[in-house]
Amino acid sequence: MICEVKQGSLVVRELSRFDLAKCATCGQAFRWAECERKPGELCAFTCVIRGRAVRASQTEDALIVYPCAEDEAHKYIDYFDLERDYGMIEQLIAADPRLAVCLPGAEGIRVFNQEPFEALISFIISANNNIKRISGIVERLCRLAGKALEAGGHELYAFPSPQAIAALSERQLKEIGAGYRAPYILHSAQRIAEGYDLEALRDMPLEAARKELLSFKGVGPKVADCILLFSLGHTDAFPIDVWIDRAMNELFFGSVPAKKSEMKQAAAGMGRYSGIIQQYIFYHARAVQLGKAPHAAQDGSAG
DNA sequence: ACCCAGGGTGACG
DNA sequence: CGTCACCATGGG
Repeated sequence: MICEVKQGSLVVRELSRFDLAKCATCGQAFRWAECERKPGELCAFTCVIRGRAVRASQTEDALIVYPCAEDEAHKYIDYFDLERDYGMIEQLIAADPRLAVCLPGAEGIRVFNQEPFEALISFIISANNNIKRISGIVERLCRLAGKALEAGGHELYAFPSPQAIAALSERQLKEIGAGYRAPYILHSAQRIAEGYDLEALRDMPLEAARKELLSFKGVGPKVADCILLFSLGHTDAFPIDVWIDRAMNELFFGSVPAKKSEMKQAAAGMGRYSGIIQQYIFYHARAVQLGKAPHAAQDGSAG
């Protein structure tokens, strides 16, 4: 991996196993928006990272982030998790016959390191919801209470501060589609605005940090694990949603419905990067619409 | 019309 | 500890 800041852009070369398009659209982060590609670009997106509006694109041999000042590179290196050896993680997956099936389609998936407050609110919104609608609600929340920014001719909005969300009314949140989650969002924003330190959970043992997050209204086991994995560096947090539930039943339990505690135990067996591996499983499960019959039954049984 | 989506809460055993 | 109705909303 070779990083350099050139003409106001961060250019990352010799970066193996990174698929920006997959990472930006797989549902781990909700603020990535596709934008027009320039010649030679495989994909291009805008996003707000660490409070900075950026345009990120990928070519055959490089990841490019614009703008990026000399002293900002570290922010994006951290966000994109560039210093982690995903080759090693993909080897772990390839070496487990139960997991290997996930790899062909999910190569290049990474776990980005989002802002904890943004993850907290975003994943409260994610409950019993779908990725497209979650993205829409988050976007409207940013337009409602976030700071206007600009990157490469695109107008973007920062994720609102805890204070800005805490100042909203429950009605405003329902008007942007938050539904019954509106009071949960308010409660959490108010608590952070009052000084609760999410960053402290980063250096806490997984279970202790998890227990802390469960004290927020609207945060249950799955949402807590998402916040831990996607924003607080807990690579062994293993969120179990409907897709992971189906995938684990099929890959690990012979399609005999297992309890979540049993799935957690199987996840523990994957090691300290089980959460990152979870992201490959999740991507695979969605890509093949696991558990759903496209047209006719093709289960091989009598028919 | 019904079912689903990166589920959680509160009530009740 | 487990189960279960209910919760807003939009798309298939």
